[in-house]
Amino acid sequence: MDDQELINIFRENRLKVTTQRLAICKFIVSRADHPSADQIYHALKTDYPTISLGTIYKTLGLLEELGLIQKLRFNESSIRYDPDMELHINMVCSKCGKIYDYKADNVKKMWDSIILDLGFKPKRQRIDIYYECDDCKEIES
Amino acid sequence: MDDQELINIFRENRLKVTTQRLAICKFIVSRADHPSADQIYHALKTDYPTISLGTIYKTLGLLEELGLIQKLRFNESSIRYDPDMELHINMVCSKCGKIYDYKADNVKKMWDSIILDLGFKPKRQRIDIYYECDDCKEIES
DNA sequence: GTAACTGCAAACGCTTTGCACTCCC
DNA sequence: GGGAGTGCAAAGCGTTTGCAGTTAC
Repeated sequence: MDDQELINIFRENRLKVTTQRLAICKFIVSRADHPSADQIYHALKTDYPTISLGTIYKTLGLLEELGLIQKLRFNESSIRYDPDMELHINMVCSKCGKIYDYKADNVKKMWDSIILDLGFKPKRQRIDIYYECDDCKEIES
Repeated sequence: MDDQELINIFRENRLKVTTQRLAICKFIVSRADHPSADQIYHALKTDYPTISLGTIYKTLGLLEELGLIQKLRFNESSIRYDPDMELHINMVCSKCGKIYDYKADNVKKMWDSIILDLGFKPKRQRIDIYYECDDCKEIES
């Protein structure tokens, strides 16, 4: 998603296009590891020294309302923000908390057959797999 | 799970068998709707007027360590406690937050084939489906 | 010009922690 | 009798809220 596309979405929803908003959106959309508000804050502080956590939370809330991202709570205390709204599996390392998305045709096929059995189309779904990532395995050995 | 079974588990792990602990365990194990700590607290206060939230949190933490229950964070602020450790789908009403477990052969079959594709056995998994329950639909109409 | 947005700080809500008292074993 | 467990209250921590000052349009 490029700048112009984001700007259009804002304008369509009568939201003002501010430097902070653009920066936060571009950052979250570009990341596949579902950062927390605090991680976003620290990542942007260098380029935008006056940015505040409050603004980040407000912007993330907005993006969720617009249906561009979803909030995910894992077992850690903070909320993670996921810009992928399509069907996928969240691969979560139970040691370090690292997350990446797993997307495959068979997941889609399996899911369709479950939905068929259920008898209705759910609004949304969430699939997590907890495992130990390679980095954490290495540290152990 | 009956009292004796729970008592045995406690003894095996060198944990003392207290009235509160038994009550909390029996309650959570008997419920399929994944209550929060506060819901457990209010449900038990009538029969055990001196019970405290602190004890409930400590006991739930213990049960998680023993592998008897799992903590689940949904998009609401509080943690829900799920006594079902086997593969199942959490059916979550996105309006009222009500939860029940959906267990079916096809889910197991689907999951096995995804695991096969992944190439390793995950430690744990979580599958949620968000929908609108009948009660909430009725209120709307 | 003005309504929306930002940044700051205070408030909030759930969970965890510390400690003196109590009770199981 | 001694150590683990309970209950209470305080602390902790991520998130939300309120508000005065600022900025997009």
